[in-house]
Amino acid sequence: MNPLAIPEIVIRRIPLYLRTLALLREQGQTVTSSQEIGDRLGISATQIRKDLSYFGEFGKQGTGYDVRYLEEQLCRILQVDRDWSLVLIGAGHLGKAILSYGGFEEGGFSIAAVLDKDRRKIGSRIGDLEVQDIASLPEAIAEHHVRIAVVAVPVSDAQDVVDALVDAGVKAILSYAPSPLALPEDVHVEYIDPVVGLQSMTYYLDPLHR
Amino acid sequence: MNPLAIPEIVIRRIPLYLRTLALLREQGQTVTSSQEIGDRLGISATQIRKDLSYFGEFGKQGTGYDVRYLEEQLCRILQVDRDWSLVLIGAGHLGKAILSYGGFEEGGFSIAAVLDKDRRKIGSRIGDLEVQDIASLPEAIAEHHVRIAVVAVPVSDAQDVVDALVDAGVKAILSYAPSPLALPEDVHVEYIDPVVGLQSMTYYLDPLHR
DNA sequence: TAGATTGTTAATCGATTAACAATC
DNA sequence: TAGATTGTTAATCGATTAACAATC
Repeated sequence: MNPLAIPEIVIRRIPLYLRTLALLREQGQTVTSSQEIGDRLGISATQIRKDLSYFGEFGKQGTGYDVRYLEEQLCRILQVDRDWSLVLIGAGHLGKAILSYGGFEEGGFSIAAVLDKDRRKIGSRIGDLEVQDIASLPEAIAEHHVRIAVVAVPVSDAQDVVDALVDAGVKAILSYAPSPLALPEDVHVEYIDPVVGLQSMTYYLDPLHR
Repeated sequence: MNPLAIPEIVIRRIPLYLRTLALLREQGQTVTSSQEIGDRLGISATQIRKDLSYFGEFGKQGTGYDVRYLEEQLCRILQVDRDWSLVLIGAGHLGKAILSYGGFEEGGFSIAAVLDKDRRKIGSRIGDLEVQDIASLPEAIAEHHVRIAVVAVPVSDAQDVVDALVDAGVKAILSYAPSPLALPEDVHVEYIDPVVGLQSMTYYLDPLHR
């Protein structure tokens, strides 16, 4: 419909370019090339240049790309040049692992509140945060201007939680519950499902003969 | 090269079909259609029929698919009609969350051993398992006939761990470390990276005006 | 039978890649 | 300058979809 719309598949590769640029920067490299980024990711150099060309010109012929500059530009494009507040639903083992993982902060996200429905968990502290009652979801979301939620609850609770999130105005959901969720069209969702990854790898493994 | 090779993108959708079939089965449904599966997943019915046709004929005209039969066949195709032993590397918060998550077992995988390099963790128990020294990796892999590993260690350790896994004969790796790994061609890898998912959603969110 | 749904072909659509002029 | 690498066009490749005969 929109002739300027950028293919979603391109958008999904930009975070990978960012990962690679961060790595190169940490290794002290200041300049890189589409070839080098591609080699690291197993993607062709042409594809990387083509992807970037949707957004502008970021390199210099003969030289390549300034690592910091390109990183900065891609952050701006993905809108991660600002900080996004998240709410985390679910304070079980997975929730705790998510809270202790520094990668969200590094990626431009900060977890502003943790909520759970379990009375035994509500009020307990995890790191800097106190687990809140899921009933106070609307307040937590309003207070921190949250538009993104991370769902780390059992499959059986996931749809209810997601319905509540949508009612509270959340526009993007990262779900660790491995079941397809029903959502309005204007709410984005991404699934984290390790079993899906494992199951597509077993297809390629030689069958065991024992 | 191989004219009979099935597109990887098709293989990656089969686990999603399995998820949906399991859900339908749990809801007591015995028969389904490509339309219904597609509606749940946001995929066209035609695509599902086309995907299945790479492997054979599983339905009945006018009726649809027997839920249990199709589930069984797809499990067979992906080789998850058997049990795969995994080793888990990393006994931190994430490792514990992975161990407490029942989804692996349900999906055809069982975690046979947990290993870590941290002296303070080695010897401690998590659930049914005792954390082993990473140095005993080759023995653990041989003992349990392991060909798949789950990596839940910091980025700084990931490449070393993966090198050791490859040396020990592992052929598939599920990595929670968000950095591209260097691997031989015959070793499969899947990445679990929540930040990549979040960062591609922020692209689509309306910019905040404050 | 009539209605429903599959499996498959051919057409369309979109993504990747090869090639190369531009230029640092 | 010569060599390197970008940005972009056109060609190729592959995936999705529309259409429909087959048939339960």
